Amino acid sequence: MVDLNTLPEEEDRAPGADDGMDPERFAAICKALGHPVRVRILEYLKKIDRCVCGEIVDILPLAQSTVSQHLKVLKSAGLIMGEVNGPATCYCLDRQALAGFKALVYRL
Amino acid sequence: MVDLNTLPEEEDRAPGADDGMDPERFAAICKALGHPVRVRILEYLKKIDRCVCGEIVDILPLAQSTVSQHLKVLKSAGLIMGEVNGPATCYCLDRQALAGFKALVYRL
DNA sequence: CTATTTAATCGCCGACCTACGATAAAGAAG
DNA sequence: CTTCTTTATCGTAGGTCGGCGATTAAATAG
Repeated sequence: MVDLNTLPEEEDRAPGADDGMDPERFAAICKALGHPVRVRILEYLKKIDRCVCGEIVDILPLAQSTVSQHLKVLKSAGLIMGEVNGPATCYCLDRQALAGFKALVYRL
Repeated sequence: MVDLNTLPEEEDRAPGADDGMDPERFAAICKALGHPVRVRILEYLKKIDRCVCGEIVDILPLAQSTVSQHLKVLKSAGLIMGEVNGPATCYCLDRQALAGFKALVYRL
């Protein structure tokens, strides 16, 4: 028996159900992935698991403010998480969200 | 053992190979999917396999020119194909391209 | 040939995106 | 307290996006 309490809005996905996903939410995630820099950031975060923002600034030929904005976009889309750690901020991939996105892509 | 010399463009994807994809191309496809209307069009084309442009205009609350533009974006991204059929144009999903995209997402 | 139908393209507009430098905020270090 | 480090935010400039109506192009119908 499935616990319905823990899933307020996203119906419990039977394996064969290929009924409508939410195009708005799906498109929003795709939009966040719709920039090469953000894709690179995501790949980097997957590789090293977690890192501080400045590290990402170092590997990209972009200003710190620009990188910060891209991180914000990824975070708003729910693809990454950031926790403040002293004066720095530590970012990491939200692997659960990424898995959810993959599931949506697969029913495409 | 992996042959590093050959990698003309789209190597035949060994199951375990999660080396670098092209972030530019991947982002370009995501960008095309980054609008709810285009996601809906893609889902519709998947359902009915092929249809004429006007049919898509009918199911969407948008002007014909707007729909035409969205179709152009999807076509430029390589996700759909369109063939002229008399005065009309018949669109259909490029299932191979979609499968390729899914493969990219899965190595994300 | 002249309509009619169907799509694509053009031009316009407001909104959003992406880059940057400058500035603000907040903790660590002296 | 002051300074340094690290990140987020602001403001701005140029470009792109997304919508529309109007127009053009191409094939069919009469």
